Amino acid sequence: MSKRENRLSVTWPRELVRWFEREHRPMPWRSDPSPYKVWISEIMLQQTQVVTVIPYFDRFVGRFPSFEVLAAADLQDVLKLWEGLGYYSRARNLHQAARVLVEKYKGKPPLTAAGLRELPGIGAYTAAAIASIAFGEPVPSVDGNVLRVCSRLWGLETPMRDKALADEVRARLTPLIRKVNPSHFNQAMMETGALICKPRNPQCSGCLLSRHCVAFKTNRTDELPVVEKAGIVPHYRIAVGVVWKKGRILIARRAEKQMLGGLWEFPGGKQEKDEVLDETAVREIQEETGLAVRVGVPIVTVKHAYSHFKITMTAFRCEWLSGRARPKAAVELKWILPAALVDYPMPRATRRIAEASVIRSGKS
DNA sequence: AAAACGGGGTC
DNA sequence: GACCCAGTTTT
Repeated sequence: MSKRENRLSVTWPRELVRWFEREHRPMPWRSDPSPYKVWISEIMLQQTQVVTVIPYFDRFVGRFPSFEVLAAADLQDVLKLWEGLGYYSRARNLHQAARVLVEKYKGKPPLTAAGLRELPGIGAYTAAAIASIAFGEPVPSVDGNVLRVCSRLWGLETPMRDKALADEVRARLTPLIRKVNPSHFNQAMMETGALICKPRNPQCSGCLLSRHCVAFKTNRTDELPVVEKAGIVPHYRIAVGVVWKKGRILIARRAEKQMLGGLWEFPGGKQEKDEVLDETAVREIQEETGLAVRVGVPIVTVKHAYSHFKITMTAFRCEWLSGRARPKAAVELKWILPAALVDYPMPRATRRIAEASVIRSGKS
């Protein structure tokens, strides 16, 4: 950058901050950006849109209003409030981070991004977001929105998923954020990505940055940022059993280190080649619990897409025949009344099966 | 460096 | 149905 450009210096950060201060969307954590609320919001906002987060945030903060209350809570209760939000390791890490804060930091979070970065569930983005929004530290928080805005603004061709792009963007933003309100600058960049500089059909006519934007000026907003397209994901057929015994249903708790760790589900597993689906249920239940069951009618089939595979899961009504339930793959097995299904944290697909099971059993 | 990790919104 | 989203952790 020449000396002349440097003296004139870029003015868009200040203009963008003013725009944000006028036009930003109201959010529960924006009216009171306390460290705790900012923290909860930023964890929930990882890979999750604002409109989805808001009701979860309100419930969560209502039930767990402080680091101390959260640290003292049972993980199962934390997961229950997280149910449906996904990426459950966020909830486990958040819970753990609260405990570390209370035990080793005297309940006060580190005041810098570098310090926050040490806590579980906090990576480069979240550390910078909390440090800037809650404590005013001038560090750029670089998320998917900011990568997109900056790729277009400066014509950066490094692919989105390449870590080098985030490094480049952070390096370019660092001198800029020092001249403005760091909290508002970071939020303004993300707000621009969410409302104006959208992945498709960006609203360049209403963008304060368009005068400076390489992609806009060269008509390449549809080519930047560079994104590699995802490969095809595998598809699995799953059979599970809703096993009844004396009016109770068997549920299994997944190990915490697994996918969907800590959540409860019905025992079952993947269909093998040339296997009849209801036999899959019988086999998997035997393998996972040691129980012999008589398989009955299919209750419901649900399709579900995870981030890296898809499933079609069919639940069969089963009757306990013999054996004492012992956990194999699961950490814990429990016979519960149907009315208690609602109390246990479950993955989305399992929740749908639970609802169908109770409805069916109530009618019959 | 790449893969694993959920679920919902959007076009 | 593909793509995207206020990313982090593990391998």
